[in-house]
Amino acid sequence: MARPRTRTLVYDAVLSLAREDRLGSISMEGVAARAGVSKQTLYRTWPSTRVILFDALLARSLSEDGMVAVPNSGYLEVDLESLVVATIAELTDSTQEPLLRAVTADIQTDEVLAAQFRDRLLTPQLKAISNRLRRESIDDPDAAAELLLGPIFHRWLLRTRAFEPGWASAHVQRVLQATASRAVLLDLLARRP
Amino acid sequence: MARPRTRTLVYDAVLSLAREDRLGSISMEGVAARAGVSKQTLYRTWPSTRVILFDALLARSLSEDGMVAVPNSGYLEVDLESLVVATIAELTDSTQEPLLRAVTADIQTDEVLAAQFRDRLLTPQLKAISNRLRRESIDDPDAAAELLLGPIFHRWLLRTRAFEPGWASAHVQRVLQATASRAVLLDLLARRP
Amino acid sequence: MARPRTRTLVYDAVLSLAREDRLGSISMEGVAARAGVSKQTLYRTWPSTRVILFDALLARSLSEDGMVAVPNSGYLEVDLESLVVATIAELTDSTQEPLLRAVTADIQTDEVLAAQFRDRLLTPQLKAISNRLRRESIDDPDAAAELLLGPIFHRWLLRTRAFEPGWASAHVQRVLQATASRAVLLDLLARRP
Amino acid sequence: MARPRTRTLVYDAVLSLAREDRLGSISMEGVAARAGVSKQTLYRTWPSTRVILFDALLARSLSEDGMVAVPNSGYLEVDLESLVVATIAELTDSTQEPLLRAVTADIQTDEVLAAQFRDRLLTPQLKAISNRLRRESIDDPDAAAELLLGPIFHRWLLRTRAFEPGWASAHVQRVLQATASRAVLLDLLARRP
DNA sequence: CCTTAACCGAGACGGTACGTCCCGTCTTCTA
DNA sequence: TAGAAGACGGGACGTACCGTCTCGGTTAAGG
Repeated sequence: MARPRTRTLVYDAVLSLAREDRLGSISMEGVAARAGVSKQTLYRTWPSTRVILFDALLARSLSEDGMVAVPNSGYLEVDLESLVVATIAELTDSTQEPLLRAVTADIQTDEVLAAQFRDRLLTPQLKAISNRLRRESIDDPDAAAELLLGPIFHRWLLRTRAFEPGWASAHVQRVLQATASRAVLLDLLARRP
Repeated sequence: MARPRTRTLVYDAVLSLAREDRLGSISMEGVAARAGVSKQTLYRTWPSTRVILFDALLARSLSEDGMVAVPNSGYLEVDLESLVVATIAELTDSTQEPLLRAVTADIQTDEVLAAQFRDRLLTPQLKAISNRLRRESIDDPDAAAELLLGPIFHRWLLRTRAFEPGWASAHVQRVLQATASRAVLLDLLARRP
Repeated sequence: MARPRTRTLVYDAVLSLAREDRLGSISMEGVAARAGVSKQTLYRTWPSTRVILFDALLARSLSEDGMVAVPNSGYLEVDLESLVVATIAELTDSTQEPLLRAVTADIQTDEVLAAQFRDRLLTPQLKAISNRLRRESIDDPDAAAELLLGPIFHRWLLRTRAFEPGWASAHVQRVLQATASRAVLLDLLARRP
Repeated sequence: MARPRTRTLVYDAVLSLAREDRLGSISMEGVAARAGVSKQTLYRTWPSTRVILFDALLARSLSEDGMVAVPNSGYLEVDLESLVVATIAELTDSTQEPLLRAVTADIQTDEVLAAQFRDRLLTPQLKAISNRLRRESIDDPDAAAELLLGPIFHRWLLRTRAFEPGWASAHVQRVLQATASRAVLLDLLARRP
């Protein structure tokens, strides 16, 4: 509905506000003022600040290819570890973190937003990982992908602990062992004293 | 600061509101009206609705022993599976879920609340699990505890998938295999054809 | 400026809205929507709803000869009384009254509109009456016309009282006595015991 | 409901705005800003600017005895003429006129306001005049009072003509003649050549 | 038992933001 | 080339809560 020019103004405004303000304090009036746009123009296109923010993030991730890609060097362990490191880096990046936290907070109370977030970002991410795993001798690649991401988000979302150096590597080891097939386990045992 | 009678009224009010209303729509005025208490009385003791809600949850979990306890039957697999099942049950209980989601949403934007939540509820929970694991031949019980809870909360917080029947059991298997020592792995292989 | 077809649509729209809505709630957008005309088309021709309404009333009074004419039967008293009765009827007619009230309200704040209203409707009306009076033995026909209409509008505009039956007749008597010449007064006295 | 201090601030604000602004452009937000009062404080007590304005006028007319009193020197003609002159002066006073016009405009669309205006201001005024007339040999003092005020308001409300010098005196003559009894008419004729 | 201080209800208040309506201007697309 | 369609900046609407601030009444402990 809104013209491209307007969308750009609004996205820039909401992202800059999210960077500097308390996240809960972003208001439609504030966004309108910052964007130099009338409130009605906002409401014609977006029902709430959370949706604006989500759209802005989506637009950015589409344009800049902001998503974390799954590397594919042929060495599974190496690939998974660099994926974990990249994911942690994104989650704790000072410009990204507040935005991502805002959206995940919104997900708790907005099922529509949650569905969009799931379908457009999370499920593709999990699928990309499980596809990478499927090409190796992994019994249940979907479960392995969850096992890989679960503890990362557990720490981040519930703020239980920071990510200590070396953790990524050990974590990948555990995940691979968790879903290793009989053959791989035998191989592992052979290599471990 | 507030008298016990007042606290009870307020906690009951906020919990009943949380059950019926949209969670974001809980307001100090609404709680005051529901509790039959003046706004000033609320503000004397609590700075915001999120703190009231958190206090109310804490008070309840202390009184009713609402926390999920780690069973200790001697059979590790059985114990972990029943723990996972109980955790999932609590997270998806229709009266609990909205409250828990509200608090986890608040955690994203309120670091003080996050610290309290972590210290009073999450860390004890993880410790209880890792203590249970330590008594078995588990290499890294803390990591195992995270591996156990991480995917559960990943599904629940990011709403990626529902918990399908049988998942708990398979998940426990994977977690145990992930952190199994050489001896345990040999045992596992012996039992698996 | 606007094409006749457009004018008709607009006049019909504004008159129908005036009949059904609260008078203050007529808006340019509402008229445009009702008339099936774009807002720009309205603004090209009329600056405000009050002007549209006034134009619509004028157009109607010109076409339907909606104005109250001064009867001329030769019997002054009879003529004046039927004029008064007709005027009261117009002012209190349920389809006319709201429109007339809207315009008179506008007159209080819009001097341009007041001038048009005066020149096109009120002054001709007063002139018609005083011309009728001038043909009789009336000292000051302009004053008499004002004396005739003044109390009618005083009751109607300030809503002081309803018009009770028989009032018109007595009122005409008083007005005639008020402006009677010496000769007429003598005649009156001769006829009154 | 509002505290006296607040009422004073609000009345002063609305009266000062009415003096300087276009009358139709008085808004709740404008009054609140000028009074240094929050919008909610206004709405808690008054439903609209028209009611604020009316209350402010009432408060002023009560405190300053702003109403036009009927003089009582014993000489009826003299008294009525000075009453007419005073009334005209009030209606055309540059600080009063916009306020009075605003209220009379509102009366056209607000029947509740009209009733209050009638009962608190207009009817007492008419009664005061007719009481003064009743003490003389006037047949129908109520009708005479209407005959006296009607043309004044006709000119003022419909803006038909300005009040020319000498008109007040001639108008009083006509009104007295209009409702004069036989005895008074004889007296009048005797005094007029 | 009485006082005296903490606690409480009630609610007016200045303020921010909400989401809506309408203003008057402007551009774009269609007939 | 006129006109519908409608996006746009702007102002005001009336409402919901915010957090602060008196102002009287209760209540419960300590003298």
